[in-house]
Amino acid sequence: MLGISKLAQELGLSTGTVSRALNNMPGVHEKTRQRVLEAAQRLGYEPNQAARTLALGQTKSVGFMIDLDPDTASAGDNFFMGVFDGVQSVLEPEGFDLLVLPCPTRQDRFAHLDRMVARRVVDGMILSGTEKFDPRIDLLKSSGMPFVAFGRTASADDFSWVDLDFEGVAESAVDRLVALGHSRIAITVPFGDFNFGEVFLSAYRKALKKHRIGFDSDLVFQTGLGEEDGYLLADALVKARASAIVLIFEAAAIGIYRRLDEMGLKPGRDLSVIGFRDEVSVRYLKPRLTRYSLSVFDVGAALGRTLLSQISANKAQPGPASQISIPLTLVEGQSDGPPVESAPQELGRKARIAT
Amino acid sequence: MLGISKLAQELGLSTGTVSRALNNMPGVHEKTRQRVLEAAQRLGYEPNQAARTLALGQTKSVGFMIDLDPDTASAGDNFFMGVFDGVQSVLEPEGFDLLVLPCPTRQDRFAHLDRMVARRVVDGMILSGTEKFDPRIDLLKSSGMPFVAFGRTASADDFSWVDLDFEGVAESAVDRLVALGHSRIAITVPFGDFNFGEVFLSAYRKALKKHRIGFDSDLVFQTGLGEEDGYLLADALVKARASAIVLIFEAAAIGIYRRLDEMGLKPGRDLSVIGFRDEVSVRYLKPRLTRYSLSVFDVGAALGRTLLSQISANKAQPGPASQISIPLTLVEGQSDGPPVESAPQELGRKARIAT
DNA sequence: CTGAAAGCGCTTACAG
DNA sequence: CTGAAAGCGCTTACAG
Repeated sequence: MLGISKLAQELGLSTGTVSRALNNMPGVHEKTRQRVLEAAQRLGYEPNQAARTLALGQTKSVGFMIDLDPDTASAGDNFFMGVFDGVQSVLEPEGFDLLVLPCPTRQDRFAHLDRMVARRVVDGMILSGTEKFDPRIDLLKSSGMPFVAFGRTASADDFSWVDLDFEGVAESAVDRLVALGHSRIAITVPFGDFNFGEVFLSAYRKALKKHRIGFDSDLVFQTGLGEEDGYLLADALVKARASAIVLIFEAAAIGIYRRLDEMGLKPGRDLSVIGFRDEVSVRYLKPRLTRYSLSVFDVGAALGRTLLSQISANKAQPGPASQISIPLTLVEGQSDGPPVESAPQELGRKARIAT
Repeated sequence: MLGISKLAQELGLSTGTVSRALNNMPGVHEKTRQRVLEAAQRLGYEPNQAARTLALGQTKSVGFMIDLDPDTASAGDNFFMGVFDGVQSVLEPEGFDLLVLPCPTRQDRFAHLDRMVARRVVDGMILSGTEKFDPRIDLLKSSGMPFVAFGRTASADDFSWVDLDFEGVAESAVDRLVALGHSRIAITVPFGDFNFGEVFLSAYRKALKKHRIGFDSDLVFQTGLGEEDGYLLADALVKARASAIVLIFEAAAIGIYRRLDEMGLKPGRDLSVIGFRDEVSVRYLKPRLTRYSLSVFDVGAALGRTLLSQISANKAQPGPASQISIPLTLVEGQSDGPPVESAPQELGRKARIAT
């Protein structure tokens, strides 16, 4: 409402001086600065963003693109809320605002991003839900807009990203299960072409190889992030005579527990289950789920810091790519143990005949 | 990158004509318009948002403020993702963008909003997590910025809102439980001063009164939206000799089920449980949870429509307030049934002594 | 230390 | 139908 010219007029000063005072520029008499600050405060003056952006050439805000598509893996639960919080924590001190840009459908991701980039509504972009082949990365690279991706992609390498250490989790889980005596270790991967699905799977294969266990594609299952996926998965696991399962989405554990219970089987005894994130919804399962903990806040903070340094780097030359893998730490539960020889296999055979 | 002047130069036209052609203004030769459109497309021209906003006086985007504070009721699960989707569905055809503005901590809500409003980064605002006394409503009202609140407040009435029909759910649940023979009907309300907590509680009291059942404050419990809240709640319910519970956050049902199971009790037999939303996480509970279904997409669409009409209304005079209560429909499960006389009471006494 | 003025990239009366 | 010019509300060299 109240513009800088009105404010200047009120003070009997030029807009230039007022602007300099407000922005803590040098070369303003301290007394004048105080008068200006006081008046601005009293009159509730706030600079118009659009005018400021136009003059400065920067918006002082960054975008965070998320997918709304419910059946994709990237959305869901409170995960992103925690990440946003972390991003904000580093943005705010620098005077940057965070604008979350939800993209309605998976199909429009590229076009939506393209539009946002071209219109310059933000100074930098955080991408999420990266896919194995992700043209958005190339779009961003050629646009010259600073960005950081939450997740890697196989289609490019020289860009900044922050990602979870999926390899570490896969290897740790397999190591642990092998040490317990398992060899029929199943794994879940997400639907879609998310890059982390590929990463998780290949780390799993590599770990198996390390232990000289053959890879069996019948032990790889695609799941979504709902509990119901686990419920259905339990039957498939029994059928496939798996003695252990490593989950990419921990919520499935709830469904697995429920279905096992119905079958008269027990997690940790008849089937070893290792979850992924230490999310609140799986924290109260009994027996306690073996899983990995992670600070989503830290993920957000890493994203924010990386983007900010990208933005402040020489505009002509994008800064060196920063690539951060966030480690997860094991939280031991009782959902994994030595394999039983008989029970699951027999049930498995029965189930097989039944189908 | 590419400005309108460059584009105009390229075409041998003035920026005015190019602008008119691009914005489908009348008074441009069709042939010229085609030439302009073609060139813009070919050269990848997109108007600079800041300049456009400054000239037009509108941003063509709306904000949706959400709280990130994890222990508040408003955040959480996929609820908001669905709402955003609904909002976008009505915004997009009108050329508006949705900017989600996450507010780091509960304390800063007012200041954050104040700043966003004063800087005019959006043309309209959607508020969420309204509290019983909510100064943000007054701020928005006096600012003149069009807005709609997702949730009512007790501190103001003449403004537009969209809210869930909490009254309807409370009454329906109590009616149902009374019909089954219950009289010790407990209820949960959210932590904090959310307006819907108050609304839910008073509708519950009103329903009890209708059935001539006395109100017992020992049967009112505050919970968060985690399952663990339900787990702890189960003990409290037994102790309070409640024979039924009406939940404001359905996830608690999962914890209740688990804890009841540990106590050798059964939902629907020893304790009747009625959940709130038909959320995916409770959809697979056994016995099936009695709950209420709701389209979050529709909620978002209602919010978007309301805000858009507020924005397009005469700027001098804010349009008439539109107040929409979204009904929920009962999904019958087997988690509620006639009360048992003995079992829970006895256990309750024992527990009481034990404490 | 302060002011007058140009400029950021658009849109839109106003002429022609 | 098209162009020249003013204006949106800021910031920032450039004078003084």
